[in-house]
Amino acid sequence: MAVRSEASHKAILDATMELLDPDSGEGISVQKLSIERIARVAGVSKTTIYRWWPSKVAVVIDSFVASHIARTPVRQDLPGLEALREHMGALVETYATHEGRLVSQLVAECQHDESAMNEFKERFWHNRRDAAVSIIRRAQEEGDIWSELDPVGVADLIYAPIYFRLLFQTGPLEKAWSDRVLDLALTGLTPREDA
Amino acid sequence: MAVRSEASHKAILDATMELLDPDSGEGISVQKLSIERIARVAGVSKTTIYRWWPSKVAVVIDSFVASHIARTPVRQDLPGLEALREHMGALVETYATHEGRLVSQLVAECQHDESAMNEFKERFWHNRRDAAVSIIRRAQEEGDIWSELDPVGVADLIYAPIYFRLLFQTGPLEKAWSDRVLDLALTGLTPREDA
Amino acid sequence: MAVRSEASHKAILDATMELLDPDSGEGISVQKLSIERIARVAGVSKTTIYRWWPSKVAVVIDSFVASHIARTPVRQDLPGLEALREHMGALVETYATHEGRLVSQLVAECQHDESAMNEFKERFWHNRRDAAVSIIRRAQEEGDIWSELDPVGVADLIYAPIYFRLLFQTGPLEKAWSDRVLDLALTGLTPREDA
Amino acid sequence: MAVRSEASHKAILDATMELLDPDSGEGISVQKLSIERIARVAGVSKTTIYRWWPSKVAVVIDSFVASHIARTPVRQDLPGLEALREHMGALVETYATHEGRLVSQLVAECQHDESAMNEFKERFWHNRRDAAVSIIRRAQEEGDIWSELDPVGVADLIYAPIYFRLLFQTGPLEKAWSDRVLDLALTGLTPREDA
DNA sequence: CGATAAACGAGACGGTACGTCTGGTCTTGTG
DNA sequence: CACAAGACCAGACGTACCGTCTCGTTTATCG
Repeated sequence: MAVRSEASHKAILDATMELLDPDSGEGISVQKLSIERIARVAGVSKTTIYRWWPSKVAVVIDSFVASHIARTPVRQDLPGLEALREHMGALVETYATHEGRLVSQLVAECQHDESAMNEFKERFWHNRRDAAVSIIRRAQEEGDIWSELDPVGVADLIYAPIYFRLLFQTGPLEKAWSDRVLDLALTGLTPREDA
Repeated sequence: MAVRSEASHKAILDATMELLDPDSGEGISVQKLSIERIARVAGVSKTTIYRWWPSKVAVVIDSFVASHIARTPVRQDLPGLEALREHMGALVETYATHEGRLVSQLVAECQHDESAMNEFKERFWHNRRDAAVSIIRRAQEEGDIWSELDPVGVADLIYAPIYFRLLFQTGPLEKAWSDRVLDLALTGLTPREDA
Repeated sequence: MAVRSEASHKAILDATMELLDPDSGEGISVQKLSIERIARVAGVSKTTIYRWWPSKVAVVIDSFVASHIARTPVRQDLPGLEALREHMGALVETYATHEGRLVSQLVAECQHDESAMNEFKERFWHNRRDAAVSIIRRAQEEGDIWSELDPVGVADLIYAPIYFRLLFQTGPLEKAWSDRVLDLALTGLTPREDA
Repeated sequence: MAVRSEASHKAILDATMELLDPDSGEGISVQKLSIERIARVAGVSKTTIYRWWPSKVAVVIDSFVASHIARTPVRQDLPGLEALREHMGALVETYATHEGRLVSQLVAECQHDESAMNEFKERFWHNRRDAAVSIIRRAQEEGDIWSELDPVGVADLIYAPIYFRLLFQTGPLEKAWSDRVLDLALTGLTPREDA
């Protein structure tokens, strides 16, 4: 009996992306986005949105996560360390665009909504972390990163600066910079004998 | 002529802290905080708040920054590296409390409000960064951190994981963890000969 | 779909009358009346009022016009001239009460709001004027008022003094006075031979 | 002991007229006029206005009454009836302009402010009424209006339609119309034998 | 094939807050 | 001591959304 309307579903996701996309005229922030407005643009009633999503954040995640993940793949054809460098660079360059604003606004929205945070971590963050960990593990197997280290701890150390810069806007997100971060993390901070 | 009422000023800051303080019964988030509510609790008219602060975020910053900064001082009596370790530990432990939630919510609020972000960086972040840089510089002079490195870059590397964990809630904020982060950053990720 | 709530509708009109009624404790003027206050007293949200009425004046008109009109009916059982005299007297006595203040305040409110004025004329004034014109026309048919005269012009002449006195408060609104006005209008100002 | 500043006094009256004058760019209504705004334009503090005038209406009356009265003088060189006709015509034509709006807005403002009403009647209305009565008395002496009639009652009958039309906006204010009103009042409404 | 139950659009509803405006009072210098 | 300057509390403005709640009206299965 009565089954979910695919047309409405799609209209909602499309309207959400359109509202958030600065190239579509609108380009509002996730904070300014409202269920009311999505419904209006999608030509759908509020009830329908509330029926299928618990919150605005959930709609946004549904709307863009899939496409986002696809955009920063892990390269399997390179040595682990090279793949790591490439992946960080791709991430940084992606985050330099509108998509970076979107991620930061999503994180922002989650700060006062625990279930949104869970949704976000499950749908977005775990995916990102797994990608990072898999590369790091490869680099460890290839002997470029010390194998005793916990890959998750390593991921924290080298990816955190990227998200930090995204959220605190302390400097431009560029590949040259992410390269420097990686180099610094690899060699460490202690003085070297050869210097 | 016509001079600012200190009583109102204080009432506003006090009301703000009270509303945000989970131990005072209220404990609402920065997002749920509203100028209207602050005015009501402070027994002050909205006009008075709008006259002196450009935004909710500015009020919050005024309300807690001073006390917050004082709570994580840089110890001058220890060697640089020890002071750094202590500072990171103190920061992490502070952020494990209600105050951490407050900082993360502040950062969240700034994601869709450029001028709030500027306010935040100027009043909060620069202060934090300067504290970090000064310790790092000391550790460099004492030979515990390679002197060629840019202290700001170093600060990024070792403080970013703290704020990352604060905002993404990927794990508990504990001194033991911040110690590990520091150790990892110091020795670097590359395999060591002595292992 | 989605139908107007009769309960809210009634609550709004009742609250409005109550606020304006000096016998209900409140007794504020139309000028001091505010949408906000009506909403509060009616236990209704402001949105609901704004949804159905364009302005405060419109609410007031809706609240009292019907009952007001009913209170000064045109008597069909009397000769035209007698009915006219009765009608003027009833009007004057009505306007001597709280209801007169209400009408004058309504007219006042319309002086700086064209659409309110239109609303007022359409809902209130035309009705009053039609009542007057119908009696005058009857008196003309019965030969008590010269049939060549434009009934609207006649209405202007004999009703204007009533509204004038209501608004300028130049004297008490009493039947004896309205009788004198009518007599004066009937005989005219020029000296009569028989005097 | 410091005496009233003539400069401020004049600045306030001038600013008021300027704000109300549609030819001076502003042209706002008496209702939209505010003490605050007068003070701003006059370069005077609010306190100063509140010190010398009890209300906005009082300022407006002070600002324009003198000049207004002068504009519709009673002609002494004509027979009473002619002077009456001229006076009514001049009044009507004056009220057809911006000044009419001003008078109607003043009356409006007085509807919910008793002391303003008293001020208005004393400063404005009595003056107008006296002018009317003096002409009517002259016409009575000259035998054109029945001498037994109370001149104030007569004034009510023939001037009321003018103010009525001004406030209810039931038709254009033109000399042709005021002539018709006067004629009607003179001959009366009852059928004439010569018709 | 017709009953039925869910999904749907429409949108009313009580709320909360927005940021601005004005009112009228009060306070603090300045000339 | 009149005045300017302007801070202050109070409260209304009209708008935007919130999340809940009827309403009929499709529409797709299931008996």
